[in-house]
Amino acid sequence: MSCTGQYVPQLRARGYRMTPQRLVILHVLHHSKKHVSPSQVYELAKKDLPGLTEPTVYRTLEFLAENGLARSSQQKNGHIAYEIAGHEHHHLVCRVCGREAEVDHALLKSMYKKLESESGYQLTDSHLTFFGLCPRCQ
Amino acid sequence: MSCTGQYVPQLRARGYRMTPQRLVILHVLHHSKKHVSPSQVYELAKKDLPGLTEPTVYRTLEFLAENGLARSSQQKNGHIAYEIAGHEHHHLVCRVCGREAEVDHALLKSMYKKLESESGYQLTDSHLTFFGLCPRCQ
DNA sequence: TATGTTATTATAAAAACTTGCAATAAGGAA
DNA sequence: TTCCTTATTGCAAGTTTTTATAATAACATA
Ligand SMILES: [Mn+2]
Ligand SMILES: [Mn+2]
Ligand SMILES: [Zn+2]
Ligand SMILES: [Zn+2]
Repeated sequence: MSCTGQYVPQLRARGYRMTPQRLVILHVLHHSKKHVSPSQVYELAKKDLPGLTEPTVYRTLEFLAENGLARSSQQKNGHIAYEIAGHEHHHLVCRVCGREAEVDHALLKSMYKKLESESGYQLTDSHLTFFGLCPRCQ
Repeated sequence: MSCTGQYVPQLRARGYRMTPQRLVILHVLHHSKKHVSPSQVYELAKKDLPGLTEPTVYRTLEFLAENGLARSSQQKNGHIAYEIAGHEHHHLVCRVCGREAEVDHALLKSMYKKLESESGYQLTDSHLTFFGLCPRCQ
């Protein structure tokens, strides 16, 4: 699990600690191709760390998202799923069949700027989910 | 509760029925100034319809959102809250203090168009939540 | 290496949310 | 009005998510 070593200094710099629980959860996120639900993370991470508990998974995922190591997103069923933080992007999800498409943040950048200057808010989050109808379901 | 009579034909037209449960929940949404959680809706609606149950509230809120009478939105805690469908708008929420600001959909309209033409998706939902830092918390 | 501080965890319990199914009742037709 | 179809609800049970708290362990310091 050397792939997760890179995250240690990111936490230390903020005064947080690295733990086996966080390492194993980061490992799961790091190797997941798509968004994973807390229960999926729990099932996968438990294999490497049998003592792991569900409350820890929920707390850790939220913690990682708050600190920029993970990203959360709303699924079609309303539940939250997570992924490791990588390039900035957004998602399109079909309300009918669930088909997903990814959108690069570049496409929304000017709108974000406009939104920031209009509102005075500084937008930290760049991981939206847009719901609609995919080409096949229209 | 005459304020909710307007919704009857909208449901009938789609082959659905109006019920006391739906009326009372619509009534709660109609008079709520801001987004309300399912449990808040349950507590308020129960006063007017004591037999009302929680599963009905959850199912009804989802049903109303699917049929355009209500809108759902993601809260800072990740939970879903609802409001009566009105003018198209989006929300800005401060990650630190929770302060909210509303954004008219007009500001995003051109970006939505671009997104639709780029992706082929037809965007049905116009009720996003942007997270960031409010002017005071930056 | 040994110690102290305190961030983090497991545990247990509660609260929130979902599901399957039988009973009910909305509303169209006679 | 009465009957019929079936959308909708309540009930009971299950699952998921949250919360409080005491025990644990990361890691800074000596
Ligand atoms: Mn993503
Ligand atoms: Mn809103
Ligand atoms: Zn589709
Ligand atoms: Zn703020």
